[in-house]
Amino acid sequence: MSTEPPLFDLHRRPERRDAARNRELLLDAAHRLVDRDGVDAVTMDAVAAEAGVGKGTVFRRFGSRAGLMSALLDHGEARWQGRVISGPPPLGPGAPALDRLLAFGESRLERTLVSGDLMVAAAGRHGRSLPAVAFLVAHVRHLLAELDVTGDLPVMALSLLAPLDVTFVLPQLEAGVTRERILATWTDLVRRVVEAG
Amino acid sequence: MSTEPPLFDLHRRPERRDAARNRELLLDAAHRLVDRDGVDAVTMDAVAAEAGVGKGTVFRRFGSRAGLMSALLDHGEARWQGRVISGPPPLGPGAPALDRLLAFGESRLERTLVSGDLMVAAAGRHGRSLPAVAFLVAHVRHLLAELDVTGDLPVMALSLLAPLDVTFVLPQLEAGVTRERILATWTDLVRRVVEAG
DNA sequence: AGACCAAACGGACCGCGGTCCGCTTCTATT
DNA sequence: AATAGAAGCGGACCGCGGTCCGTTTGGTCT
Repeated sequence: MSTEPPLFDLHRRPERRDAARNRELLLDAAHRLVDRDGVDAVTMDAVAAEAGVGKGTVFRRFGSRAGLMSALLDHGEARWQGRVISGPPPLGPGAPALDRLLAFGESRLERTLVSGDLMVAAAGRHGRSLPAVAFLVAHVRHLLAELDVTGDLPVMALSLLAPLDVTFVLPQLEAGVTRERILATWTDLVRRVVEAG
Repeated sequence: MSTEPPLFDLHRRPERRDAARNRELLLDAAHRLVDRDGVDAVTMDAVAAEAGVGKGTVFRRFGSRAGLMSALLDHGEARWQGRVISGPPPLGPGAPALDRLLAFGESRLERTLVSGDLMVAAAGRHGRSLPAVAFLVAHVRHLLAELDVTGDLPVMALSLLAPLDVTFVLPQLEAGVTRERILATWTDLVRRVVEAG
């Protein structure tokens, strides 16, 4: 549950104790604000005030508002990734690859619906950074390989993930397209891709 | 080449003469700024100053920065749509539907590469507004129907368009994925969907 | 022509994300 | 324990998108 940011680059010295303490303070404060008033209320000034630190500290720790939002999102994402990697089937290992892939789509759509606003806030300028989707691509790619799909699997995996992205799902919901239609069509899409293997 | 914004709702009175004049002034100014200094230099204050009007006028005419960017984008989009609807095959009518669809993908990817930064700037909060993609969805949907693809065609059309969206294309390019790989994989994807009809 | 009023205008104003820099605090070293 | 210097800190400051409202302008009706 701790939230170290280095994780790569083992050369870098660990955070100073006060810095680590402030990181936790800020994450707690941000979480509290999201729960109480929603994502839009999470301004950098508000987080700083709620945590009792200076505004500069927020930027020093998280780089930007999108960075802070990503950090908030990561808690839930990590738990979800755990379910994908080692949870019960069909999402987790143990089920046939196609079942896993379809369960993955449904579960991912669910997460998009639940945390969509955070995902939007965590995306800077253009869409989310590639590291943020690296896990998704890797997993889909792996399942596609197991299903003997040939071709450029990394790009194909991302292409299959695109329709489930928050930037496409939310506008459709607003336009009256139901969750069920989106999921059914994604399932159809995946089946066609796999069957044409 | 004129840029009327009503176009729907015929009840609404036409724009007053000074308003129409200012709209043109502003679009010209914005275009000039884009060409000279790039999209990021197009701040609302800069456009107002360049056009010689007040800042409030810019917002009155275009609603927001994203709205102004959409208006800029629309010039090129309309020309491109014309090529799709009535240009030479295979993009325009006259070629077999699958050829048209594949040509559509290539041409759309090209446009994304050319005007990607404008597209990003024209997108508010979450992805582009649905009206902005309505034409794309309608066209792909039409071609899918001609190809006897069954299912939820509007959602399927959008799902096929998603991988070509600027929010997915630009990060991939930055990550070293070539234009050719993206196009080849999209072609592959479409072929699989159509063949499994 | 004059008068009326909706539409349009302009720019002061606000809140937010992000930067900067002088000051403080931690920690490694001796 | 003393010290040096890197890491962290805070908050004033800036530019931008967006709003507001008192003033001006242009179409319309008599």
